[in-house]
Amino acid sequence: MRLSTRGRYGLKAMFQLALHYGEGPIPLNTIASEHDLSENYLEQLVSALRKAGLLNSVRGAQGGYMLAKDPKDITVGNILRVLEGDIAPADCVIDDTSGCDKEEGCVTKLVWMRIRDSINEVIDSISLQDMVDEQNKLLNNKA
Amino acid sequence: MRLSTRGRYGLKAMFQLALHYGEGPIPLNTIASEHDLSENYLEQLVSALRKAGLLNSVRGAQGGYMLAKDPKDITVGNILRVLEGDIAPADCVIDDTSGCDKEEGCVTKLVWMRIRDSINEVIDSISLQDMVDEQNKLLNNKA
DNA sequence: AGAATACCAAGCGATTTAGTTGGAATTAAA
DNA sequence: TTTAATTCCAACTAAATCGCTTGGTATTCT
Repeated sequence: MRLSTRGRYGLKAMFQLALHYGEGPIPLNTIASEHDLSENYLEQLVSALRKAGLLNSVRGAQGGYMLAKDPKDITVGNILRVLEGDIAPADCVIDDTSGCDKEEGCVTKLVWMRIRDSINEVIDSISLQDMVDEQNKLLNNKA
Repeated sequence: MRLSTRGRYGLKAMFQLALHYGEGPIPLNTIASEHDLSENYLEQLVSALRKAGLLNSVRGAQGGYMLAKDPKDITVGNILRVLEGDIAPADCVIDDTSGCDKEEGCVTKLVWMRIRDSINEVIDSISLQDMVDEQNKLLNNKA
């Protein structure tokens, strides 16, 4: 039940971009070296996030990436779904079109649904802005 | 973020044993064929559950498996942890001894913790007895 | 004795993961 | 106008994990 590195690296990258929201494009190598990640690998993740409309890019020297929307309008759920697909503990509860045969009266399915819903509730309720605020709170407590 | 077949098959098997709690040992092939699973594979899962103290076994002809405790005293969490290990979206939040370097003030870690906690809350709150009750409710509604 | 079971350990093909490689296109700066 | 910095893209690959299978031994009821 672990997330893959796609979701984990991706959220870190998006969070860092949120910290610098409004400061113009930030190049990938900055983000990659800061978190000690492969720049080429990160590129794949960022590419998906751009195609999903969560990031904008500026090509060429002095280019880079920036959030496509305000951090308060991007949730952890938005990011994870782009990188990991729908979050669900079993295929039969991904959406309403999926499901197995016996279906009706499958009690284990109810369990998977409850797990799914509780995860989604958490990831959809946390925005990048929430994370930035949390970060500032942590820094203030230290100072 | 899917559970593996270990967790999914294992819960199904345990649920079936809960439906027949108190009726003596049930052989593996019964469970396997009922759910269309490989008996040999299921054997591995059941073996782990037995070693973890959730199942008892009776060897020899007319033998089989049965729950080691009352269904109300076995939770979905008990079962999934035996078969899948600790449930957490990232390694750094498995327990208190794990974690990365930067650690202090890692906001993404807080996100993983909230996901972890919400999953655990669900799986620890559902017992096999709850599932049996749910099953009966479904059957009554149909009748 | 024979059949029905649990128990055990090793192997194994397919799939997924976590990247790497090698480039082409674009743009700012020198 | 060249050069360096960057995004963009597609294909490849080593390693790990998953989902079993195989082949046996031990035990117990009939």
